[in-house]
Amino acid sequence: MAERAPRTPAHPRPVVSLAEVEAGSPAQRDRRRRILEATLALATKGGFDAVQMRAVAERAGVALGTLYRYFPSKVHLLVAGLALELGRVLERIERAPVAGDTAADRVLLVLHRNTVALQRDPHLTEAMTRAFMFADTSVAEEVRQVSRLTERMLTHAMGVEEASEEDKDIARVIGDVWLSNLVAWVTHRASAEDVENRLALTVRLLLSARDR
Amino acid sequence: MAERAPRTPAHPRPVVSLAEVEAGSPAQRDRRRRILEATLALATKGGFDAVQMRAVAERAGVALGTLYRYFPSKVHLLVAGLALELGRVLERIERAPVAGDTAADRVLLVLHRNTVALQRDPHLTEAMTRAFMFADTSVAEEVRQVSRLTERMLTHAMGVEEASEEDKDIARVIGDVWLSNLVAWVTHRASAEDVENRLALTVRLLLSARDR
DNA sequence: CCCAATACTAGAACAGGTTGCAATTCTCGT
DNA sequence: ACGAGAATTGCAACCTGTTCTAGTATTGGG
Repeated sequence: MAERAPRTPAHPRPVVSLAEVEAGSPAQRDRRRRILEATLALATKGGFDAVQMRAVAERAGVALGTLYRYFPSKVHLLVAGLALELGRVLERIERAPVAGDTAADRVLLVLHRNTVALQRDPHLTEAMTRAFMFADTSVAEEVRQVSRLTERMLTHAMGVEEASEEDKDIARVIGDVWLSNLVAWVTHRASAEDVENRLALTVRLLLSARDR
Repeated sequence: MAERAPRTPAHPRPVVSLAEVEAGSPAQRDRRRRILEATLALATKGGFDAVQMRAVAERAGVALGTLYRYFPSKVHLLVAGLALELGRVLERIERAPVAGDTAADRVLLVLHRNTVALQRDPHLTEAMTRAFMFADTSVAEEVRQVSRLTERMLTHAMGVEEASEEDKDIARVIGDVWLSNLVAWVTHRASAEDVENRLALTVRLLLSARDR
């Protein structure tokens, strides 16, 4: 990719800050929705490379400059898409307790379901994981949000009422391993089975103590 | 308690295959060396963005087309640089047993030393970790080499004579967590202290069982 | 030593992310 | 309803990774 040397920020701050997705006029919310929709559609069809800024803008029916006003870079755009999707998933998961007798079982169940879902849309998964991993400091806030969502998903699966610091740490470690394995799967360095096995091992080692 | 001391192999294997180092005429080997040298110098000075293909070519004294003949993309180039550096580190580490009474102690020591070294060259670290994470399937072979080097480094630190599959799995999990935390540090989402703490937790949870 | 194959060079050209800008359209407070 | 300021548009331009070409230098097998 051709990333230009950093200079003075070109466009004013994005209209919609991460904290208040609901902000802006209805027209603006709709533009934002169309942009993310276009992004996810293109990513699903052809992965990271297919998410071309001109193509996203055209498909969303906005000018290129407007796209950049809403999302200051391609990586911001994709990570925002990831956060959106992850938020939907989390909402569904938190609606009910996870089945399973032990924390390890429940975490593995949640990981398994998500992994299977991600593997069903390999291009989308590739686009989002690569953007997430490539994100630099300017995307830190969005990346942090994704991390928080993942952490919540895993602590919820662990089934702790109020997550202690150590609970959160363990969730983070599991999340790190999950992500690394997704990357390995996306780049064909690990099979779906490898991913499941490694997650199972990690969870067993990290969580088995709490169930006895 | 204190388990068997880790042992240095009598004749350490070279970290890169001879075929690779030995390939080509002396002039070609020298060009390759100059290219990687230029890459690391630019990365050290300005990170991922400063490693510009035209700049690397000029600094190495080769034409742009030649640079692409040696390394088919910027990511290949940087990951090759990473493998080179990691190979040097591994060579030094494997020369002697690692100090420490338990596998956990030794692994933490090795991780600590490397983490400190990486944090001394933040731009270089940023360039290499981002390239590594952004690598797509065409770089799989180089990425795999880096993974193997990391795995060897960690199993060596664990001090096992002959790494079992589970040993390797554990090493891989630790490597994954290490990498994730480096990325988090590079992007200012985690402090140096955070990284050390999380690695300590991970190693404790994954390795404490083997030391009792 | 000679020649064909291969490698190298300089530079143009192309692709896609990002920025700049002038003109137009919206929005909103009064 | 009105006018100022903000948002949007349509394009052109710019930057850097990557590819291509035509010409020149090296090299290795005979």
